[in-house]
Amino acid sequence: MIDLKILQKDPQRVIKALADRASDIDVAEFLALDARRRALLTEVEELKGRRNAASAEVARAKRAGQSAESFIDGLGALSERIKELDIQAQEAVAATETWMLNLPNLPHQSVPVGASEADNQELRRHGAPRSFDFPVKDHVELGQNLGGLDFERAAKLAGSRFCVAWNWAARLERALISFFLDVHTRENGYTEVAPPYIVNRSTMAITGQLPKFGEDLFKLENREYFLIPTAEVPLTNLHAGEVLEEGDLPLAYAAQTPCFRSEAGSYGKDTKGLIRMHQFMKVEMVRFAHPDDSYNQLELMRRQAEDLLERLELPYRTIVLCTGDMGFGAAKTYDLETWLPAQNTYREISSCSNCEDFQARRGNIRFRPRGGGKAAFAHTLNGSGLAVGRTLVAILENGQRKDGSVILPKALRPYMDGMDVIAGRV
RNA sequence: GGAGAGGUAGCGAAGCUGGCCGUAACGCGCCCGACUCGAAAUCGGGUUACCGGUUAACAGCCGGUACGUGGGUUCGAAUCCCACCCUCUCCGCCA
Repeated sequence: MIDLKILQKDPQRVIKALADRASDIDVAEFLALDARRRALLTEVEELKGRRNAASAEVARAKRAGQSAESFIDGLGALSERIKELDIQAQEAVAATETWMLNLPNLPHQSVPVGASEADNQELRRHGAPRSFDFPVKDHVELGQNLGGLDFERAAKLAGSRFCVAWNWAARLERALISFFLDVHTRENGYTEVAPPYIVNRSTMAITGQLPKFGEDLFKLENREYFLIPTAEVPLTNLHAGEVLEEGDLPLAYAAQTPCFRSEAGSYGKDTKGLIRMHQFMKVEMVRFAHPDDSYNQLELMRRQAEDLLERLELPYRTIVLCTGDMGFGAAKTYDLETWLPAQNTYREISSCSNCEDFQARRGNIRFRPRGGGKAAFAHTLNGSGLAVGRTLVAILENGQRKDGSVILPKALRPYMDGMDVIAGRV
């Protein structure tokens, strides 16, 4: 949610931002809703003021032991009128709130303007894609041949877009999680958190998954419970409704969680393999920062994610998402894409965003300035560090050899009992 | 699932025989000041948020709203009634 005052006083800025995002949301609609809201509030508050004054007279008369009947006369009718107007006013308030909750964040001025991913800007590349002197296999073929990835049985258990990992693959997933979290907690100053994987509606609304993107979520049947699509949701909500101390900022949390996504609307996309799953593991970084510092924190987080790829010896590039390709709550987003030889392209493996105060407003996440004073909204940031399933894909495809075995990155070997090559069932 | 207790400011807590009690007693914390070489202790003062109107103003002033959430009774609700949510304790069940 953006600041209401920006909409009221500088609607052109919002109109521009929405155009940049290629959104069809109509600011004029909001302006009309808001005008109605304010007119109704002015009217009903004037009546309430009169009622409050009259009630004070009643109280005064009763305390003085006098009859209050003359004051009470007619107040019933006034209260009836207030009740009617109040309903209209509350509806008008709710209408503006709903509109605001469906409005995406304003892009930061440094974000390139563009309509689609074609307009994203490449920031840097690291590592040259390997050249292979044999036909490359994709991770599905490699993983199945080596007895690690089992999509058939996963389909039996659950359906498409699930995978059973056996032996070295299950171990490799656990190794990646441990490796990522060890780097984050030992070297990068993150506090490790193990949050719930199920959250309520309010939590989903604060980070922006609801009300607009409910169809992307898995919802439990009996209650207003949702499976998290990313650990960003529980981690960012950790401080909802709280007032932090400025001196404690920035706060940095890391968690490994499964992520659940319905992938509605992605029929036919990435149907093969581990790229797009209903359930996948991810290590997530979340930071709470001072507004003046949040873009430094974004760069820091981006570097931390890049560093993981470098240690895993995976070629990657970093891109800045353009206005039209950014997520709902983000003001600026970097995507890290790792090279996948079988697809002969770079694919997203991490996304690092600064949401500025967009989520903080929804969740009332504030901090008390040093030296006291009014609490202000913190900035929230999130980034993958990294998506585990896709990292496993990259390791298989980039490390493959002609005989179908896979060389493991050195950084991972301590986590695999010293194993350096995946050569078959272990 | 059964029984009980509770949800009030940054935190703790009073108010709960309905009406100067919500810028909300009292305490803690925090801010300013006094004392001090400095600090601690002590003493004095200050410290809710949001919305509407006015406005150049996110200054001031006027008004409204908020005591877990939503309803109800009433001229008037933190206070009385109903429903729901959450937390805690005990019991039951259970990894």
